[in-house]
Amino acid sequence: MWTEDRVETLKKLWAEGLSASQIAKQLGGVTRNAVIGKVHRLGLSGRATSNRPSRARQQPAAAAAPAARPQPAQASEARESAALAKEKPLPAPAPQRRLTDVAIGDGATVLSLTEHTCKWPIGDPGEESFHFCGDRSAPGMPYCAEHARLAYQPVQARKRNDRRRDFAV
DNA sequence: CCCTGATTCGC
DNA sequence: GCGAATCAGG
Repeated sequence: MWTEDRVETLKKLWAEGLSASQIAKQLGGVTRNAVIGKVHRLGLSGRATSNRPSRARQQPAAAAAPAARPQPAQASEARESAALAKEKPLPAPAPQRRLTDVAIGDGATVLSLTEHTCKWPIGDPGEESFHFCGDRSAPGMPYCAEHARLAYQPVQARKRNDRRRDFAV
């Protein structure tokens, strides 16, 4: 129920730039959809501060005509771009290497590191070949299963391995 | 997959 | 008026 004081806090929080879900959480008992709906009904949809989203048109409407089915004529397009990519001589290697260029396992960059990406460093950070493992990490772990074993070895085992230099990657 | 707001429409 | 479902996008 939208009591007056709840509407007030809604207005306030929305004006402060909080997201609909955050406001919903704070108010309690409502979903972000409810908040958004209310915001619209109050006519204060546009954020005064910040955000400059490029809202696009949409919604075909429920009673839209069947219309033409999208046709499988798209395959050629995909093939074309694939071909283009293939014949591309390929970029001259960047002279300077930025942090964002540091590759993770499979060609991704450091920008792609997430909680679920193995952050085990491989190679010398100064070398061009340096990269991160990038495999999917174990839940809650910064490393994949393989590297987690290396990282979290029991002290005794690690000592042995260190001496045998098995620990190096 | 997480999130954002926007819109529609049955209630 | 309300808000779930859905849409479009980051």
